[in-house]
Amino acid sequence: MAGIKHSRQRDAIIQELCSRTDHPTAETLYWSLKEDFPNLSLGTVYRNLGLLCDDGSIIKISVDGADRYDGNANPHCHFLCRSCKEMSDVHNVSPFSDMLLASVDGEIENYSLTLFGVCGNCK
Amino acid sequence: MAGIKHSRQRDAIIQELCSRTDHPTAETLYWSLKEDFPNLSLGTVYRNLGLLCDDGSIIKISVDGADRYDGNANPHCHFLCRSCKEMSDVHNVSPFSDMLLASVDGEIENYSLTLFGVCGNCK
DNA sequence: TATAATAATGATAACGATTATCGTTATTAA
DNA sequence: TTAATAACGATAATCGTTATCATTATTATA
Repeated sequence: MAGIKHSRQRDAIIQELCSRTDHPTAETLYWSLKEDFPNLSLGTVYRNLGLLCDDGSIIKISVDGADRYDGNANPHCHFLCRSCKEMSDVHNVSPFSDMLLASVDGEIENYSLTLFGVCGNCK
Repeated sequence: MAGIKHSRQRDAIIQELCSRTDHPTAETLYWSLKEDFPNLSLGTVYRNLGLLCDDGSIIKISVDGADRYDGNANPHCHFLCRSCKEMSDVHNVSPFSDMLLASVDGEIENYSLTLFGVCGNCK
């Protein structure tokens, strides 16, 4: 088995990301992991998040400002509250109307869907 | 009438952006406008695109890499071909399923929806 | 039409997020 | 246990974007 090795840091990054639902940035993750890994480097966090995105086991969400990451790689939608800035998941839903699917010339392999608004808590 | 003045550069930026459908980055726009405005500054392009986004007359699309801009501010979806990298519009369509709309706790004010795949030309 | 006020410009420095480099360390297979 | 090398931490470099500031262009008014 060649090419890839285990590392305590990578395992911790995966575990931390998958244990939370707030779609953290690389830096948020970095500070959380600092407790257990005092000499963790931010570059290590970015490097591993990149690798994990490449092999499809996590997702990068490009938004205004710093990118967020999601440990749930199954296709799903996000809702970003403009009041509390929380990004939550919208699970178990077929997101698209038949109308949309019919109007696309090409095969949809993936998507990025973020809804903006005010969440139930803030309203 | 206070606060805002016209400028030849701003008018040209709007016109150039609205005349194309390829969702250019600030830099792409900058090089296109260089022909007519040899001493145009990239900062001027960014400054004006920011102002236009703020007043809602254009849209910024956050994607991997540099942000893209869209002169069509009406809510609509985008399709990004992973082969030719062209970003096209998906017009005149109610994008979301009833299921999705029902499952969101909060009011949807806006959205960003990009579909990824291979377009009809490339397939 | 000239003038005064000031918004917008161009040039460039500064910034924040991310990636690359490189010498050292940890993991793995033999 | 050792040898090979992937991954690390520290940090420099890069990229996209924003801020600064002296100069220029636009606008309202005299």
